[in-house]
Amino acid sequence: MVSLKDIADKCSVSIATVSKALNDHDDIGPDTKKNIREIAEKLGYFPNSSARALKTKRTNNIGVLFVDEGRSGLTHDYFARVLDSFKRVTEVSGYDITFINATSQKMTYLEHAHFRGVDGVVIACVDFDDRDVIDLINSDLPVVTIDHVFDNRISVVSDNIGGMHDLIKYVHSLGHERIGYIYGDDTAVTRNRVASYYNTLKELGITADDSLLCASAYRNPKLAAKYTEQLLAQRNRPTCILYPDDYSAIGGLNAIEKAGLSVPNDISVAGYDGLYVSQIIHPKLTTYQQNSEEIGRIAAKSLIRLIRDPKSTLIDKILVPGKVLEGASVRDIK
Amino acid sequence: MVSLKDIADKCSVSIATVSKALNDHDDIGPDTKKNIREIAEKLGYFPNSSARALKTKRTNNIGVLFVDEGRSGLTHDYFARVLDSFKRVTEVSGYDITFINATSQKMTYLEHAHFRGVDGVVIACVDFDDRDVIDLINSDLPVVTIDHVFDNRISVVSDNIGGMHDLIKYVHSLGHERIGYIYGDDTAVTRNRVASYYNTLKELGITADDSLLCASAYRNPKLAAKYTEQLLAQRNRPTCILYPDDYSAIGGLNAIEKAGLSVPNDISVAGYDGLYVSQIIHPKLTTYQQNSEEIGRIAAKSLIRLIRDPKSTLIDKILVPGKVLEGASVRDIK
DNA sequence: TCTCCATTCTTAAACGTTTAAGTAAAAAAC
DNA sequence: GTTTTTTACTTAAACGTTTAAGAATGGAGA
Repeated sequence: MVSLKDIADKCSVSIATVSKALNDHDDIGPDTKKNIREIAEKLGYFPNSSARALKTKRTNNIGVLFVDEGRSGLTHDYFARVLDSFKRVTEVSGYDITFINATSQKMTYLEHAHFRGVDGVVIACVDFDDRDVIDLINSDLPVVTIDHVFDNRISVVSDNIGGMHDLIKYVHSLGHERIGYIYGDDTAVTRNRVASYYNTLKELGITADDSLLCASAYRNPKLAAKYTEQLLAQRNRPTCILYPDDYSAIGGLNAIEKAGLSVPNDISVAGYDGLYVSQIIHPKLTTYQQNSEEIGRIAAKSLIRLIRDPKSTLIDKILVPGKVLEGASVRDIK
Repeated sequence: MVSLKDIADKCSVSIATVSKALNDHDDIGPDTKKNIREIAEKLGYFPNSSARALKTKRTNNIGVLFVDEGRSGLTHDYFARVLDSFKRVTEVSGYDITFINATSQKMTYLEHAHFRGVDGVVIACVDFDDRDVIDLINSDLPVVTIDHVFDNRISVVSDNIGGMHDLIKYVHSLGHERIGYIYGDDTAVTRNRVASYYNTLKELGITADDSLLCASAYRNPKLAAKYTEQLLAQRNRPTCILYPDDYSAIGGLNAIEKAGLSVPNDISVAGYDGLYVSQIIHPKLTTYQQNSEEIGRIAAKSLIRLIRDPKSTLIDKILVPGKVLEGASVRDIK
């Protein structure tokens, strides 16, 4: 590997001069600068990030902690989409990402982050009560959290309250009043959505009927199907069922079909997430699409700004709205 | 951050002694060792990976280059699954992963890999003819390629030839002889699959009818639907259509339904990939499931062995078979 | 008693950078 | 023409580690 020394030798200048020339310091003459840069280019020089990190204490690496309910990691659609857009933004700014994990060498998350010397961390997590997660959040590192709010930390959250609100209002606008809701695992996200369900119904002047709610799980079509059957079996069954995610909604679709009913003719269905697949199946799913790209993008930009300019970056709580995708799974029954 | 120096001061020994004690060298007395380790633990010491990397030339970082047809990155189901299992294996061995990308600071892939000093690289790529990719593959770095074979490099490949073979034989065993095939973008993978299509038909004594083949694209249900319509419009239409992936198959399902036909009663359909979603939709898709977990796992283990013990690691081409998932989308027409 | 060796530690250099501080020469100021 | 300032460089230390080589100590062997 070609180092500063090689260039210095070739140009008959000191290593410091080369370093400063390449970093465009202004105490290097224009001719020298030009010459050094040409030679560097010719020799195929690239800095050694470890050496640079050691000296500057900045690695240009961002730690990523993503843990979902099912430990599905990168195969979790929502997280994958958030992370993908996050990564695209950080990359153009010269940051690489490093996954923070606790499995390696029995380090805690924070230890791992320190070990790798990441300049900042983004955290999207199912369990923000985890001691290790809290330690990381309360560390001296720049932190941005996703889908969870902490005091004195920047957070980017998908608007779950607004999402449920919009979705229910949309469904209601098509005449639905008995709206079932099969919801996901007990997390902050879920609690917000359920609360929003109650509040929106109240706002619409509808008395919530608890027999229309079922605690299910995320991304579990089987379970969703089971609860769908239960809802269908009720004497006064809902005209529309909401699901915690699109996969669950597909499970619901299957259960309904199995019961000899048709969506949306006999009963309506709405998902949540707006996954790619929800828009290519038949009937096309009516769902609430979280703006995962925007969430990832904002998280990345906020974190980078926080890293580069901690003083002037204000601690925002950024709410990212999504939008109702009008599919064909909710019928107008007015 | 606590460094070796802090421990050395506290223990009244030299820095070298601390380093050697923690790395379990055998020229340090047992008592000293014990004491140093206790203090290190108490102080919460963790090594600085940059400093270590600078000295040892090993970063315990593995470069990952994943580029798919649509630049979908982490949202590509197959790659995400491969990568996820890859990552799980590398993590327990103490390796983190770094995404190799060319966007950052106009570096080539190889330059980026050198910049970060990765110990090895895994490459899964759509375009193995790309100059930058070739440079990376021919570099001095330990390399494992996925789904593409290179001379003198370890490769792990999904058995596309066997996959198509098994899938077609299965379909044929249910009585299908006119088998349509809508295939993906022109890549090595596709060429293998198409070749296998021809060979398997020949093996079964069926004369291939080129009017049953359409060049489509991967993960493009719209396009797949269009070609499906074309196939359906033929006077002597196929009894079964194969698709390049499950998403495309879903597009096919929709086109067939739109044409007033039913799967599998009027026509059969088979996908490829075995995505989660293919098994929860209705009708459950008959598809060939690539063993992406196994591919990622083997790639990781091979690469780590190659990094740690280059001499004794033999340059394998590992073929990873998948399996036919019998869904309900291919009917027995015997 | 002297030599030799093993054990256990220290010294010091090195990895490739960055950067504060120093210096020499040229330019500007008077 | 001397002093001051500016320009353009160099020196040297530092970041936190690893490791080859050296050194001090004590015990064994003769």
